[in-house]
Amino acid sequence: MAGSQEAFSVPPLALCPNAKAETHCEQCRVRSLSLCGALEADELIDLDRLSRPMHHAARETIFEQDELADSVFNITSGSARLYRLLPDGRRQVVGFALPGDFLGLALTERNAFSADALTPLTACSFSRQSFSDFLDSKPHLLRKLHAMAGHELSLAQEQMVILGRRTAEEKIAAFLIGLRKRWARLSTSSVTIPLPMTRQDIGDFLGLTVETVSRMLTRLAREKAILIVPDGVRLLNVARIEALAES
Amino acid sequence: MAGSQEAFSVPPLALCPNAKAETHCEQCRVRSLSLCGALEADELIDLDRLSRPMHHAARETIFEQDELADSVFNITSGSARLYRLLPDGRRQVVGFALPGDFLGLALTERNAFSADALTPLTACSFSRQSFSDFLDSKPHLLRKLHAMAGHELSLAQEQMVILGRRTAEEKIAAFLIGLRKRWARLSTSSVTIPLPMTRQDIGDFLGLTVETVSRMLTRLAREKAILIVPDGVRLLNVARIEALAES
DNA sequence: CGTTGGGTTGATCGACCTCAATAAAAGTGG
DNA sequence: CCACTTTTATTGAGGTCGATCAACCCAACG
Repeated sequence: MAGSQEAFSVPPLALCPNAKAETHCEQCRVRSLSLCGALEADELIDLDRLSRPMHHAARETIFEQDELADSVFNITSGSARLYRLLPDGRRQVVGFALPGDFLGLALTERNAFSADALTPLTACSFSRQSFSDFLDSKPHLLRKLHAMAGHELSLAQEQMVILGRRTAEEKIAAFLIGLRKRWARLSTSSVTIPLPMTRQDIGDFLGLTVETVSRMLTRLAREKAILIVPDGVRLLNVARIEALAES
Repeated sequence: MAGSQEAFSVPPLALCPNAKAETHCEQCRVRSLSLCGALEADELIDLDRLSRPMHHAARETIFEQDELADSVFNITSGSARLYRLLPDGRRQVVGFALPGDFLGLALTERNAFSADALTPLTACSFSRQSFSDFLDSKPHLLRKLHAMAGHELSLAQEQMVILGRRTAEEKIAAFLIGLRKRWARLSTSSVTIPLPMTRQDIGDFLGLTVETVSRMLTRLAREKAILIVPDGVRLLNVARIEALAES
């Protein structure tokens, strides 16, 4: 399952020998889609000085729930799952992070959730303190961060609707449509939706068991609404899935 | 059910004849708990100049989902329910607003949800545009607003856990504990938790039907864990409810 | 009063979970 | 490169929690 999925993701930056030069951010393919899109060239150079590029292998933990959040992250390639654990082991995935997403935008002292890489992942990381200080000198960056938090809040509320008021089939459809939209921002809208996460992850995101996720995907595939491919699905009947997702 | 519930709420400000004088905010009993807690006396006077005090009767709509958000609101007394509707009429309550809560903190162009008053409600309302302009001159106020958004995001994620991974009984327990904590910030921690919303509202918040909400409350009452009183519940066995809520 | 909008309780049903088996895929070590 | 193990995905049979349907209670109110 972890084999060729990186083929779908935005490939990591070509490693340039003189990295951290002032050209570093300029080559970043998610810049315009991320927080950094709010910065001018000279500001970008200042921010880049604070950045600590990092890499995680698939399955590695990036940070854990309730830990002190000494860093914040701007994902440049790869994807991650964000989740909370209950004392008895039940797990709720609160979201999936894609390239361009910012982890830690609440700037709280402790992490609200755990995060681990689903694929090899690269990010620009910053000390939370120094990032916060940088924000004080760039009010428009704070505005952008706040706008991103507002967007997250809206997604979280949409997820509440999905969790509280939708059937298993509708949940799967809404999940696929939501993910499709997010991938579309990143790549030239492909009909194939990459699914770097396991069925268990999807279930823990939607409040379903693995078996139900599998059954619903199989049902949609039988109806020729989707085609299940390695590490993803292809939407054959977008209108049908959208109808289910909105209903 | 709609009778004496205001007895629990923070009573409205005594109407002072020369309202909007510079003493207006100074008498506000939620000031230190709300956004305004981040402001100095002189800044408070400036903000107060922008404020338009407003009043809603119980059941009245404050604003509706997808409408242009021309105003933002700082609730000074009373409570409201915040919800999204699905095309087919299903409803998901995304939260309940209490005194000190800020509506519209994402500053988005359109409302992400509908809001209506559960009790008579008073608030300081601001034109979104002028509030946004005011923010530009007060970076520390934006920081506070952002911190509040981060807190909202955390609550939303906690709600995802509740909706996705908890049983009906646990949902009710978690709801009561969460609400207790919020009321405790406002008043001297009373053992009685005011419930200005209907069972239907609670159900639509927790992803349950009215009947199940009623049954679970009755069950907890039979076990002597709670006592159901008009417009609220009294926690008789806090440890029991907390254990259920965290489990 | 009669009406209306909550709230509670009971009987039944079904969507999704649980348990179990199998299949397919992805490492792992020789 | 091939056995072997481990992880992930699928499929089936049966059980259960919460939904649905329905009756009834009660307080508020014109």
